[in-house]
Order: sequence, then structure tokens, then C-alpha cells
Amino acid sequence: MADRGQEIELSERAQYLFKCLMERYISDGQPVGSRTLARDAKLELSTATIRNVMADLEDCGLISSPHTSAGRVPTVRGYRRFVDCMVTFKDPEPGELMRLNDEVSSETDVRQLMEKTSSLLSDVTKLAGLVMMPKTDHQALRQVEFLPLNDNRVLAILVVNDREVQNRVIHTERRYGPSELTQAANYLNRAFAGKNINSVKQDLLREMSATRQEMNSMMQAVVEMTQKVFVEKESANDYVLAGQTNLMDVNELSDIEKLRNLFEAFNQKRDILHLLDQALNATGVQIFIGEESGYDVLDDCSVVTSPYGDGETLGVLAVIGPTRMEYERVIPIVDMTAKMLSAALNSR
Amino acid sequence: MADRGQEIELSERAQYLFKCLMERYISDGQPVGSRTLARDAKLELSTATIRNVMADLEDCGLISSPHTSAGRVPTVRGYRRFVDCMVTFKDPEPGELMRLNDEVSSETDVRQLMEKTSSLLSDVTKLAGLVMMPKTDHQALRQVEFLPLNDNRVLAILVVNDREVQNRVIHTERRYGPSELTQAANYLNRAFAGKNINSVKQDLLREMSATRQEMNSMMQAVVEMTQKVFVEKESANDYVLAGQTNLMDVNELSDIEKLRNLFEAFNQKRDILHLLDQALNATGVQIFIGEESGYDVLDDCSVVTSPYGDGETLGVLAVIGPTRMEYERVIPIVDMTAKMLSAALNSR
DNA sequence: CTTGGCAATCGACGAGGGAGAATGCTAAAT
DNA sequence: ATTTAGCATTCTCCCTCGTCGATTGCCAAG
Repeated sequence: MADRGQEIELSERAQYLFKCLMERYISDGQPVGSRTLARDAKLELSTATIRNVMADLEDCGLISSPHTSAGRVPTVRGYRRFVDCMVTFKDPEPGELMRLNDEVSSETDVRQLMEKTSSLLSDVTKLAGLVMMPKTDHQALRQVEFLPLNDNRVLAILVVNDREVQNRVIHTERRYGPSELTQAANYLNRAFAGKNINSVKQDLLREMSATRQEMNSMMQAVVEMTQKVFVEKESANDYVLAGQTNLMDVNELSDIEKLRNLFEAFNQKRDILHLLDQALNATGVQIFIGEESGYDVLDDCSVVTSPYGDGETLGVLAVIGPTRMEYERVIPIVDMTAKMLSAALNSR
Repeated sequence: MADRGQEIELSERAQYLFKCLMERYISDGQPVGSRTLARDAKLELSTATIRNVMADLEDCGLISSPHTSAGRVPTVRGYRRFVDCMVTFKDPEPGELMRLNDEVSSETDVRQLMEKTSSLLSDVTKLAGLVMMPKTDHQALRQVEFLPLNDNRVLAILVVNDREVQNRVIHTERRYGPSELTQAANYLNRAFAGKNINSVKQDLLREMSATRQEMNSMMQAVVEMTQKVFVEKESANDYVLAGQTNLMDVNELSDIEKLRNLFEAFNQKRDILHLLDQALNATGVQIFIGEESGYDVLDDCSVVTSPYGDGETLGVLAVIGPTRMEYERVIPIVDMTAKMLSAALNSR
């Protein structure tokens, strides 16, 4: 019964009216009644006819009415149908994206690049922007350096992918002298420079178990440190968020409790990351509407995602806003931003 | 007329009743009437007497009534008087601060230390926690390294203060070879290791102007890079915020517009940083109540700040919450957290 | 100084009553 | 067979009104 919608064929006219209703509702936020729709559609039809069509649409599960005399509102299924096959995309203002392009492409630091992208994404859409940090599956180790600190601590510096620097203080089991550390670094640089950071780790592990007994202190240091340094990088699952405050203007989210939960989800990051992961393997823009995401906090939200990366996927960026968002404008923006970010990452 | 409050002497009893009223209001959030206050104070006084006293307190500008029949509410001046000389501090639960201490003191990375402190601060107070990044006025340069990248770009790595690493990609005017860069690094390390980063900069500038003509390419590289690297560090004014969402439960801030402005101020950082700067030179806990801060967004908020740092002040941490907060609990917590953070920074 | 008494004031709450908007249905028109 | 007009119905929104309870200021008595 609830699935009856699948069986009914909708006439051209019904579909057109549905599209009008969607557009009207998205721009107004008010339930659309037959009178309004009749005026909008410019079809010279009476409100009564419109009412009949609207009843059909309701039977299909595309729209529903909040109460007896309140016009119609899209259902999740309605939104889905709309974005899947009825949206006429609006090309973004050339100006706003050029500005975006300029700012983004000139940035060299990865983190800052992500932050700028996220913030511009939210500026242009007036929604919350989200950019996942790029996956760094195959980091090529370029150089390692160890500096002794006081007590049993060593500062390890890794240069990865020719331009990113990671550093970390390592607590060692015993004190190492400067020459030991230099040796260790030299060994690592000779043996592994240019190799994937994960394969370095595996090689080291293999070597360690093979020659466990004969390992000298230098090797111990190397293993110990690389272990610790590399472990951390595994969980570099993170994202940069911008423009949360834009969501506070959305009256669908005027319920402070909902807002609070949403913001907490942003802080927790866990659920949002899971969702973004799902979009990682998509080919282009993907959209999660309302409950489709599967997370309660996002019930009144839609998430428009796109993977980025040139050739291979490096991460996902997204926009989060109310279910009632201007898909026709947002989708192309997300799409283009992903392309621009890919290009910027590639040409750095 | 408005300042009449300064002239009137308050009786012991009036002060006691004022304190009762403050405590009641802080725990309830409701205007306190004469009946309630009479019951709370346990003084065997009639409500009429209480009313007379309350009228005096109102004359002093310590309390006011929102409307004719609504009990009394503290004014900003009332809060000020209360926190300045009437609060009886509550020692924090030993348990919650020990946990805090453990977690904080084990952290080595500065940024993560700040984040943990901020987040624990907000957890314990149930308000928003704020920790300014420590000033790094006199960074001692420990080691410099340059790595050539493609095009005219060089990756500069600086180790400062024996444990912090900064890195930056530098666009140079011409291409430098690896050996040139090594020479430049060696020179810098020999000449300046251990020195204050600012004096290094000045020395370099002096040297540059003195021997402008004879500078070889290596020196040019050194000057160019250090210039660029050091410039950025000047503006390292930043803070770590946690627990914003706690503020969404505060019903004084249930107005979504106020909340939005507050959150935007957090993002902008400018105003908040200015405010924190003011607390930088205070000797201990300092409190800004309501409009005292001078920033409109904070009109309904109080900010409890304390500088931290062992010996010399390194930064400020703070808690932001509604004017009606549990000062007796929050103030000691801020105080102790600052001390713990100082200790943690010192013993790293 | 304190207290009891009293009229006055004000917000919160709920009932009641249009106004307005939309709906579904039915019967007539095309 | 489709479209339309008409109509009773339903429901929200908003305004008003009256009551209730809490509190105040003041005055006169203790």
C-alpha cells in the first residue's frame, strides 16, 4: 500500500506540476497549495484540477500534507525523484567561482588548502562546508631526521611526499646519543628514501622479526621510532568544517535541540566520517536526503558529496544543509569545487 | 542618581540577604521574590521586611526587577559585587581534577595539550572552554634544514625550542642546488643555533644591509628564507575552543540570533582574542561580566580568565558561559587548570 | 524597626472566536 | 473522459478576554 507509488505512471503534466511544486517549496519553505501552484505553473488550469493531480502525487508518495488545510510538502521520496531526474542545474555565477579558483589554487599548504576550500564552499552555498583531509595511502618517504631531547626523548622529523613535514616526540626506552641517532637516520634515508611509507613499515617489521636477536641498538631505535611515527598517520581520518553558523539561520533547524545534536555530531566527527566514507567510492556527486543517511541527527538535512582527487580518489568534500536546499545551485558548485580542488592538489 | 549606589552603606543583614538572593538566582535562573528569599535566608523575617531590604538593594543598583510583580534579578553591578567579595569558593571535586591532571600532564604535543585542556575545561564546567596558544616570543632556534623541491621552491624546516617543528614551502627567486642549500643550512646552524629567533632575524637584517653588495647566493638564500619563515610566526595568535555546544543548553542564550553571533565571534576569533589579551597581564583569575567585556556579542555572557605559564606568562585560558554561572565552582576550576597547564608546559 | 494587611500590577495560561487557506467531494459543464 | 465550479469541512494562526498566582509598594499598627 505504501509502495503503491511505484506502480502508478505519472503523466507529463503531473511531473511538470511536481517539479513546479518542488521549486516553489524549495524557494519558499511554505507548503504549496493548489492556488499557488496553479498560478506558478501557468497552465490555465483550475485549482480543482490541480487538486486532483496533487492527490495523485500524494498517492505516489512524492508529496504529503502536514495537515488538512496546509498545502503539500515534498516527501523524502519526492526529493529523491526531483534530484535524480528533474533538476535543471544552474551554472554557478562565473564570478564567485573564479574568485574561489584563484584563492584555492595559490595555496600550497595542504591543511590551509582544505580550510580555504571548505570556507569558500560554505560561503558560496551559504551552508556548512566540509572537506575531508586527503587520504595519504602511499606516502613516499623522503627524509628522516632525529634530534635528541632531554630525558629519554627524541624528536623525529619526517619529510613525506616531498613537501609535507610530520614531527613527533618519541619516548624511547633508553637514552640514545646524537651519533646513534644520526646513524639511524642515515640508514633509514639510504634504505628507504622514496619508498611508500607503508612498505617501509612492513619491511622494517619483517627485518625486525627475522633478525630479532642480532639487532643492534641503532636498528632498535629505527624500528621503535618509525613504528610510533607511522602508527599515528593511519588514523589521519579527519575533516575541516566551515560555516556551521550558516545552519543556524535555517528555520527547519530552529529547534535548538536538533541544532545542538548536529553540532555535536560535527565535533564527534565519527558519524560524519562514516557518511563521507560511503561517498568515497562514488564516481561523482552523491546526495543523501534526510533519513537516507541513516543518522538521526541528519534527519532534516541533506548532504551533497563529491569525491576529489585527480585520477585516484583522495578524499571527499561535501555540503550539509537543510533537506530543503537549492539543489540546482548547490550540486554544480560541489561538483566544480571538487574538480578545482583536485586540480589544485595536482598542480602543487 | 544612577550612581547613588556607591553612597549607601549596606547593613550586614542586607549583604547576607543579597548573597542569598544571588545564590538562589544562580541556581534557579528565576527572579527571586520576597517570599522565596525569606524562606531561603532562614532569618525568621517576614516577607514585608525582606521587601524593604530588597528595595534598598535595588537603590544600590545591585538588583532590579524585570517588571512589577516578578521578583528581583541581579544587575551587572550586583554580579560584580558578588564575585569580588562575597563568593565562597567551592573546592572542585578531587576526582574530576585528578583525571584532568593525569590526562593533561601526559601530553607532549603542544597543540594537543591545548586541545585536551580546553576540552576538559569545558567538560568540568559544562561551559565553553578556551585556551590561547602559548606565546612564543623568544623561540630559540635549534636547527634549520632546507630541501629542494621542483621549480623554484624550497622546503624549509625549523626546529624551535628543542621540540617544536615548523615547516614551510618557500618560493625563491631562482633555483638553488642541494649543495647550496646545505651550505646555507650549515651556516645558519653554526651561527645562530640556540639564539632567539627574533635576534637571529635582526642579525641577519643588519648583516644584509652592511654587506649588501658582496652577498653571495648562499647568503641571499638564507636571508630570503629566514625572512619568510619568521614573518609568519609573528601572527601566531590563536586559540583552541571546546564545548561550544554546552552554550546551546543555556536558556539565557535560547535566542538563536544571539547564539549565532556568539558562534560567529568564536570563528572570527578577533574580538575574543582582544579580550583574552586584556587578561594576559592580570596576575590571577579575572572576570568579565556581561557588558563589562565591551563586546556586544558577550552581553549575556561572563568570561572567567586566567593567565598561565610558569614564571612568565605564556598565554591565557578562559571559560565562557552565561552571566548566571556558578562562579563559586567555575573560578577555582579555572584557577587550578591554569596552574596545571603551567606545570604541564614546564615539565614537558 | 518590624510586621500584617491591602490594593495594584503584571505575566502565564487557557478558552473562545473569527479570519484565512486548503482540502475532498459531488455534480454540472465541456 | 476530463475539467470545472461550488460547497461544506478542517485546521492553523492570531487576537482577545478573563482568571490565577505571584509580587510589589505603601500604610498603619505593633
